[in-house]
Amino acid sequence: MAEKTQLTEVELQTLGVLWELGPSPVRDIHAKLNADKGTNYSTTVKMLSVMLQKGLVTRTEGERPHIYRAKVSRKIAGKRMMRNLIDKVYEGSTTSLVLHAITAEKPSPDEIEEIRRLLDEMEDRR
Amino acid sequence: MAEKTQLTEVELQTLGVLWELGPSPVRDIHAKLNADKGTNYSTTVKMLSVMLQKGLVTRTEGERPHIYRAKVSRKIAGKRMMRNLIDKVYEGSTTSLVLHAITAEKPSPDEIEEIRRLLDEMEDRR
DNA sequence: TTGACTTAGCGAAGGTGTTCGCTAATAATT
DNA sequence: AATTATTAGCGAACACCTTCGCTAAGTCAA
Repeated sequence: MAEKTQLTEVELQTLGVLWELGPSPVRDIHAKLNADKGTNYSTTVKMLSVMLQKGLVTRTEGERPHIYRAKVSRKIAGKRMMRNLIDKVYEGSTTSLVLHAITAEKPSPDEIEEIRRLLDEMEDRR
Repeated sequence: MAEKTQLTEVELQTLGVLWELGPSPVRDIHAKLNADKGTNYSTTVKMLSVMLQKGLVTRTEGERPHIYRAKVSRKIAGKRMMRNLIDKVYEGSTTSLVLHAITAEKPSPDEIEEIRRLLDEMEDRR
């Protein structure tokens, strides 16, 4: 099967809409994209068809206003992009990225607590 | 001044070499790029000139074998890419990214310790 | 200085992503 | 059924990234 490469800008935006709205007809997807960046309806349709062809989305074939669904989940997309980021700039070190993330965008006490909790869990699970 | 947009694939690779080697002449940069992906010397020179023009790198003008330097640091590049990732897939939540990173690539006990330490520091600094 | 080698630069070509005008097909309305 | 509105699709154009052949400029050695 075709190995997925990196998502392009517009593909990511489109998936973002789908993640947010859930399965939707072009009309809705376009409404959001258009509001965000003045995209033409034709463009949205075209992008969707390209993405369909690439296997990034699926759609209902029977009914008329086709309903599109993201085939790549937020989680998977995140995982891939994160992997790429870690490899390309953090020299393969996840910890390095985590430290940087925490330093750069200071989390609130609650969030710190949440991270600690997860850290504990990880440790227990050994 | 020109706002920097996203780095392209080759730009990132090239910066990666510069980050690793430090200021270098085309010869060295090319050696690495060529080893990694069989790039032609002309291509390397061209890319560098494009990047120079974009302000991604600088170079010594006097001496003959020009010496190129990354103008975008690893840190800055990481910060930008991370911001982008957080916005595009983690709905703006840094914590969300951190949790995901920790879950996906299990850190070693040492690394967990390191993260804890930083968390403590952050908390103290209030 | 001449010839061989290294370093730099230009322009064009090829690839991919993105956009959109225009037409066709389907559905809704009268 | 005829008219109007909505939905889908195609092909071409444009933009940007990446590559490289070819030429020029500069350096080194005999």
